[in-house]
Amino acid sequence: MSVTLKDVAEAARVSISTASRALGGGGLASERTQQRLIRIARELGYRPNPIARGLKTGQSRLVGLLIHNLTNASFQVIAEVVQARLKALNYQMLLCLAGDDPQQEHDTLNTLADHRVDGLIVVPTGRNGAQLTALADKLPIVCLVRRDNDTDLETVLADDPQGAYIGTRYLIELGHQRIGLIVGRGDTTSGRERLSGYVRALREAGIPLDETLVHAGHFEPETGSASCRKLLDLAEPPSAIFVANHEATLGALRVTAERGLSIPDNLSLLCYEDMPWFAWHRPAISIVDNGARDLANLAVDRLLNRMDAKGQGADGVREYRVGARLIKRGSCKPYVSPIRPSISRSAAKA
Amino acid sequence: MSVTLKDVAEAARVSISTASRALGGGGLASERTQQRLIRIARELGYRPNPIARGLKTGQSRLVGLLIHNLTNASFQVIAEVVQARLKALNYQMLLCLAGDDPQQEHDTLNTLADHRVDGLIVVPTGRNGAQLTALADKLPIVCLVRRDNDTDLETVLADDPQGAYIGTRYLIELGHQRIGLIVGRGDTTSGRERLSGYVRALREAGIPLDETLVHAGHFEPETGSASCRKLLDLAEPPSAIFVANHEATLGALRVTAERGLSIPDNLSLLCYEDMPWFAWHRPAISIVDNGARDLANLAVDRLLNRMDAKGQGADGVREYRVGARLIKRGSCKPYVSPIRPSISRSAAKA
DNA sequence: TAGCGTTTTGCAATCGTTTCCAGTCTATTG
DNA sequence: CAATAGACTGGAAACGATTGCAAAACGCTA
Repeated sequence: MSVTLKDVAEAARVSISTASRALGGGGLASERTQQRLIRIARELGYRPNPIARGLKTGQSRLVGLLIHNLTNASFQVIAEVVQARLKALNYQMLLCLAGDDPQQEHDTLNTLADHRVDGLIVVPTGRNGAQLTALADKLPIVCLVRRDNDTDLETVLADDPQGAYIGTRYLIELGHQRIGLIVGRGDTTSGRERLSGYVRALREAGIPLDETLVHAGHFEPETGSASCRKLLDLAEPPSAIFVANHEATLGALRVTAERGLSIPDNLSLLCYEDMPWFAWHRPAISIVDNGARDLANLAVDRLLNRMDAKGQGADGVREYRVGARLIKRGSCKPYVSPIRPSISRSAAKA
Repeated sequence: MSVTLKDVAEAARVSISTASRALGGGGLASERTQQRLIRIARELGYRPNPIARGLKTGQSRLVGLLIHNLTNASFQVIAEVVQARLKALNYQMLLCLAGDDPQQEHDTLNTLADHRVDGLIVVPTGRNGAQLTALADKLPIVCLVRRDNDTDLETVLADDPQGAYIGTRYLIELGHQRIGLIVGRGDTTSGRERLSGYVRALREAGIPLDETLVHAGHFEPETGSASCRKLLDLAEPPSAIFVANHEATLGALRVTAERGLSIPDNLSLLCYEDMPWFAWHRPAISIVDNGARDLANLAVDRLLNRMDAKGQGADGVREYRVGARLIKRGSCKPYVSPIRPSISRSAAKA
């Protein structure tokens, strides 16, 4: 089929081992033969077979990235960054999508292990802790965005408590008192942490927590629409909604559009995690940016670090946080007390 | 390290070859030993090593997907579909992003070949035809979305001439005569074909082609903003714009927002290729849907077909087209002749 | 029970590398 | 000039599977 090391060795009239050493670098061959073999290899168009090499060395030059989907904007960014960084180092990315489903995650982890990936970045569901722990004995693993509580793995997280805090505080500073929160499930790191940030900001401002204003649900647009409807149907609806569940954003947006609510005049809207089109939307949507790009970069850094360290014992397992930033655009504005319909109508007539 | 076939064989007190045959299925071992070995393998937690297998068989159970990026919504869908379909068949997807750059594409193709992928789906830049042709001798390749004119590969394309045609005709039927077109570069299949569909619709309607209304450019938001500005600055600006360059959509949207144009009242806007948020945007954006999901599915079908056929000679290389559909939402409306500013002002005063 | 055909099994080669272990060659030193 | 260290090189054994070939075991029939 293709040119093998043997062909190169024969062409150069040396043994296979010499050829291997010359091309493998490391100065294990004399300068002269090395140059000669590199030349011959190039002439012949030799390309080492990573499978054969992998069999011998146990390395595949493959790195797994296991995420939930590619719909979530943060995951897109993460996938792009990871693949770009790895390619530069001559690794290939094995992208796996397991849709936040423990069973799929389990299977995928097995497959990844089978393929002898040299490293793994995973957004864990949190239900396969034991498997992850076992896997971590064999290869470097970095958890991203979510922590798996059953494991003790290096983890890169967004600073969700802080992000939700600064977002909520921003709304409070604008004068909002009744702030609706649409957030992720309580059994996820981000769900819990964002809720905690919201609660803390409220508490610090001396605003009592109103349970009816908080909706936690699945990471789906439907969550957003359902929650948004319930919030707006409240006897005393919120003047601002903080959609801290990224996937729910579309749903929330749909409902406000359906009801003809003008944002930010009738309702202030603050979302979490940027999407490219948020900036072009009318009004441009203000967000708490979780720093997906930096998260991915840091995860890659940590992974490479571990891969280089190459199993140097039970080294310090750390947790990293990437801070969130508030990006003010046009979807939030200072609170104005609502004018009652009757008054409003007469005012308009005046 | 892990459990190998040898371990299983020893535990079962048979030779390695027997173990291999028993586990490999195909009835090459007696029913009894087969059952026994399957049981023992399971008990031991044996998982075959795909690398070793790959070395012998030349198969990797890896399939490459080479696309430009993950920002483009169609590519997201394609990546999700391909990975889901492949996983179900126990293949892994090697996702590569080459950003429409011939050099990166070239390198990536090499790497993919090195890793002995069993098949490849590629959105070609069109500049590495020779390499693709050479590669096609060794493994099944399906081109997607773009054709590489220098090759003769199985290709799955969107029906862009038709898509652009129905889109343009829709606008014409709404009464628009001056229709701006923002389209992709002329050296891409989609760029040329969408332009041709636009031209045909115009011709059939007896509307002369006005070159100043057509802008072809790179697949970037900037193209959209620059082109949109030029169109709107025309002495006689278009009453509708057809953004047939997906990436340019955001740019066009930004400009219309900047200028405070109300869509569809001041301008009808029709875009190409759906994005999830188009439906939630205000107004919801009408589009020509290129059928990304079906494109991906068909590409996978064709690839699997070729992989099964396993080099059955120079079998019929076909080109497939997936038809486009018009999805009417709220961003286009019937043409009304513009009221001159002076008249408008006096009319308002009246 | 011998002879024959059919399963079923084991041996060993192979895939393309890497790497250990000796062996060869050169150069240096006493 | 002989001895010896050091640098290079070649042979061969891995890595973990698959697979052609031949031997063994089996079931039949005569």
